[in-house]
Amino acid sequence: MKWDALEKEPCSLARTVAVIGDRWSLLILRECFVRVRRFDEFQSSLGVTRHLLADRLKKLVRFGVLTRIPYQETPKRYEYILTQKGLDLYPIIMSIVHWGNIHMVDSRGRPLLHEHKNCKKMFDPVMICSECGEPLAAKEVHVHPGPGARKSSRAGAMAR
Amino acid sequence: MKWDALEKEPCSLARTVAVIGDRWSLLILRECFVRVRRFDEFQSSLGVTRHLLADRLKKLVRFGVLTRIPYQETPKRYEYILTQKGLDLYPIIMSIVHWGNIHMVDSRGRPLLHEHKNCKKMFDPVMICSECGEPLAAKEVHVHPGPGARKSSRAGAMAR
DNA sequence: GTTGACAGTTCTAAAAAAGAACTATATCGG
DNA sequence: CCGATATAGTTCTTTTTTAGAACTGTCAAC
Repeated sequence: MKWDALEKEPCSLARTVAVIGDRWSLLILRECFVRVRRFDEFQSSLGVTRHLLADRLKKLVRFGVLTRIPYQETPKRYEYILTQKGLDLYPIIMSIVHWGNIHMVDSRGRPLLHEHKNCKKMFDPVMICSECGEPLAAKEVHVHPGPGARKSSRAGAMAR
Repeated sequence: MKWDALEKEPCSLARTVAVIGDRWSLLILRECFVRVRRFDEFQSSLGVTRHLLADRLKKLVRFGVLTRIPYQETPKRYEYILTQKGLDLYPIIMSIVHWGNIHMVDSRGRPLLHEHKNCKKMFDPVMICSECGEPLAAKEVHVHPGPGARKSSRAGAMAR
């Protein structure tokens, strides 16, 4: 299957995976959230090849996750900044980090701690139901086809 | 950079990306959460090549996200079931789906709706601070090096 | 006028994925 | 017994992607 085909799937997960579902895109976004903005900064902090970096940045701009704005004339230089759409990826990034904190740390402990500026405490992210406020678990959720579902298809299933 | 190197990074995001940071792993996990368990089921619902499917399932088992358990003898047949470690990926999956619901739907609307069995309502996932219960935004979070941080390195940065 | 920063592009080799066919074990129906 | 079907893979060849390194062009500073 091609990446383009993923975008067309009637599945919000598949469509999102088409945008961020590769190694470098996620790592690039991590850098964006710690305020890395320039080509060479990304390159040196990630060690990604310049070719791929240029490619991924273009992709993220194309999808509206980043914008490329000039920060100086002569010579023209650009920065890559998260758009609102990009900032909205934060829960994804945080839930990925949190899972790693729980399941992938070595004996030394977490590489990073997160402080919530509002309450001044170190926290973990918790996912709750928008309606009743209770924490969510996979087994407490039931899925239904929505208006954008493919006809005559099991919920979530792809073609074939 | 090799995938193995990612696992070793002092970064919970990188380590998690080493496990789930490719297209097919995320799609396979989506299927797991709608109770797909068998090789041919995965294959026909995803359209992934059999080779890659075998490879990704092995990887997910190796990382302890899935277990491979026999459901019949003669001939031996196996199912792939989410472990607790795998079930804990749910917030990641849900936040990915939610972002797609907000930013990647077409005019027809969402492919899937989620009902919370506890409160019987259709919901969206919301990420909150474990300490104060307020919804989280990227700009309200400050990061600090934790005990597992690399020395003399900007928080979150990789080598080089 | 040489060096260095920045933001890329171009090239070749190596690795990964796609796509299709093949293998192995066993059941079922006649 | 014979052929068809089911399940869970493996093997093969071709195509696509990625890695790794070098190169380009513009400008500023020394």
